Amino acid sequence: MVERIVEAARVVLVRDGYESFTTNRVADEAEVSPGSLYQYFPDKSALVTVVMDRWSAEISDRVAASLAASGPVDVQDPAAVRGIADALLSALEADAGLLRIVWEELPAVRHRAAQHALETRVRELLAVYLSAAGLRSADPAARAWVIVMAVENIAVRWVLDRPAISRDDLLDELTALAGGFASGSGADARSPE
Amino acid sequence: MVERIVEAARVVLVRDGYESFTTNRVADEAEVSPGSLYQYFPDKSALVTVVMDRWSAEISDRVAASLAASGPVDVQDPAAVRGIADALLSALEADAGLLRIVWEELPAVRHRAAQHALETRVRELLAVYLSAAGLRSADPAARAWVIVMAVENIAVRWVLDRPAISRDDLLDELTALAGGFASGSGADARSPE
Amino acid sequence: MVERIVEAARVVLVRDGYESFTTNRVADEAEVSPGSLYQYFPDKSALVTVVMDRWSAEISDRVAASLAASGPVDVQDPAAVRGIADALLSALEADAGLLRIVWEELPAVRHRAAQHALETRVRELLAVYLSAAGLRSADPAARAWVIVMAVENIAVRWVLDRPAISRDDLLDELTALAGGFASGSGADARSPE
Amino acid sequence: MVERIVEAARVVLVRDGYESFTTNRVADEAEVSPGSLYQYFPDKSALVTVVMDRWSAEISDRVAASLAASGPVDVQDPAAVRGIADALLSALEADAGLLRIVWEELPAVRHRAAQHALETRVRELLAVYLSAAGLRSADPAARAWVIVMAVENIAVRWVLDRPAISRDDLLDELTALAGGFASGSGADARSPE
DNA sequence: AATGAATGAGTTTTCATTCAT
DNA sequence: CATGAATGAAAACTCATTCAT
Repeated sequence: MVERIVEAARVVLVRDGYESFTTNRVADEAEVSPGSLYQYFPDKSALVTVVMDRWSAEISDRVAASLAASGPVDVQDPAAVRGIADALLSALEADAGLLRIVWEELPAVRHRAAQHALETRVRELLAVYLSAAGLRSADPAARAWVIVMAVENIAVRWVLDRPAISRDDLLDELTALAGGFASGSGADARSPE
Repeated sequence: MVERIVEAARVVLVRDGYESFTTNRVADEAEVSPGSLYQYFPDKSALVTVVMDRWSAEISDRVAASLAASGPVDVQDPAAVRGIADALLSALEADAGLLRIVWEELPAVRHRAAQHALETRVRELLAVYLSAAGLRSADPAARAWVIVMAVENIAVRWVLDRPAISRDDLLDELTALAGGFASGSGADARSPE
Repeated sequence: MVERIVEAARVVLVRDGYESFTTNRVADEAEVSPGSLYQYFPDKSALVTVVMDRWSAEISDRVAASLAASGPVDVQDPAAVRGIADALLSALEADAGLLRIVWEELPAVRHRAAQHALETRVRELLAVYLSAAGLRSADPAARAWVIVMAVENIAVRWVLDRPAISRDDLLDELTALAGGFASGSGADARSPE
Repeated sequence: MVERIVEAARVVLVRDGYESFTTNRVADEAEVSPGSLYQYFPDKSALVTVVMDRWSAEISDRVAASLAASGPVDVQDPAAVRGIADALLSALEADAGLLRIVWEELPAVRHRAAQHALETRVRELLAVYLSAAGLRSADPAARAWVIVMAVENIAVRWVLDRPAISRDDLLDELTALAGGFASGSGADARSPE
């Protein structure tokens, strides 16, 4: 039943948009009475939260799965970062419909928590790479934060806006950004080594 | 009159948040009747759009002004990028209240156009630097897009979330990211030169 | 418009009872949209309050009018109290339908204020009589309070429950109660005269 | 089981008020399923009725017990009426919480029957005294009805509203009212003495 | 008997929008 | 142009009651 409702919620969200995401419509879609919905969720926003949490977890899992599937990561290899970015891109593309609603229609407040969770997980993944790559940044945490924020927006917007950049080129750019940047040393990254 | 309404709209937005941003409340704040409001704006969303457009223009202008004030930019100098980032940060900080509402409460659809305009202007600013810096990227447009997306999210989130990174350090990181990256050469940025 | 709504509210209250007193039904009866109702009353309970206040005022006025019509009151005359009681009874009978709803269906909280106002006015009327009658009670205020509470319930219940007591007999009893009582002297009322 | 439910109903009524008195909450409090509740009570109002009946009986009993405890009543003695009033006051004070809910939140319809039963019993008690006191009223039944209505409201409102009248003074007034009144001369009260 | 998940009609309230003045 | 009273569709949420297990 919870399953049915959450699935219906997701369908309504993607199909009709957040403006039309009403408790009655979700109930309709789930072929359930509005009252039943309130037996499992305290209010409408709880429903959104659950959908968001699941989606965020799915993305995390997909990223993790992708990485696992591509074998052990040699963190010395620049390709490692490419792998992470690739996995993230694929994960976002898997449900671009929901991504669009979340990013463009949902007030950020509604998915803040899920987004934070995702960012944290990606930051952790990145941290492994960064530390192993022997980066010399004065503040590794700051650097990780910066990279994650950068990659997040770039990946999302690429999927949603489809700028005239091929997937491969984008991955090249992302690798350059995170990689070149990471192996550099803060503000002096551009000086000869 | 339009002036009065738009100003009232902005006040209501910042003071009461988007949830409480109702046409009636805006009319009240503007000391105008709700009917009058519809003589100048086709509907509620048009109001939001105008507020967003103005704000976006303000930020553009502030960035431009900052740059102009700091004298001619030597695009060969890494400090140039720092200047742009600094100006952007200041512009965003100038009305952090509105920034928060826009970013966290407004469904993105509502400020999409304004955001695009801003991104474009910043991209143009950046393009000057990038080309002059003699970057060897296969696709300068792609690179500019990537950098702008990265900087946008980083700057906004830094202002809103106030992570434990000093302004100076953030600027260092941004400079490293855009600069080191820009002077590199795409996917090969990390190979010995 | 306010008039129309209040009148409709009263009609619905009397005709359908408090259980069926819904904002939509009142709007229907007033041939007005539910929204209009909320332009003049903050919420449903405000509507009830206004109906109650008006009704309470009507009763006060009717009592006052009755007394005025019957000429100057000789407070020395026991008949004076009979006049007050008579007037009160008539006033209550004038809209027995509403009285029934108020007393039997409305939770007291809803008409507490109106009831208090009425009690106070009657108490004031009574006070004139009591003091002039040269009562020797230790605590005139207490006595007035007691009499008003007594008369209130007796009058209301007589109108609503129609016990087998004629109007005249009831007035006799009430006069005896307030009059005999009043002219006595508290706990010593039963002592030989 | 019935016991458990009725007790729970009473608890919920006193603790949460009538607005929050829902069948589900009663079931919760009784640690019973809502379905079970409907095996013993046809509907919600039946539940209220039973609680009211019990409470009314309790008050009757308490009054009777008080009187019994204070020894045989000398009906010629004015103190007799004082005793009845005192007993009633104590009985009402014993569960002032419930009294408040019943009087102020419950629509009277809900406890009409119980109230009638109580009134009848008190009227009977009073009748003994009145007849023995050799009252000369034309209609003893009418007089008893009047006194009971008077005392009922006075006692209840004194307990609930706590006017600035001491318990002793109140009893004095009540005694004067019922006693003086009773020993007076009813229908002849208006004729010169 | 006991359960408790499911119901769904119905409630109060909001607010973007209109249109006669 | 300006007004602002009026609108009314629709939203979130409740709760007495049922009935298959």
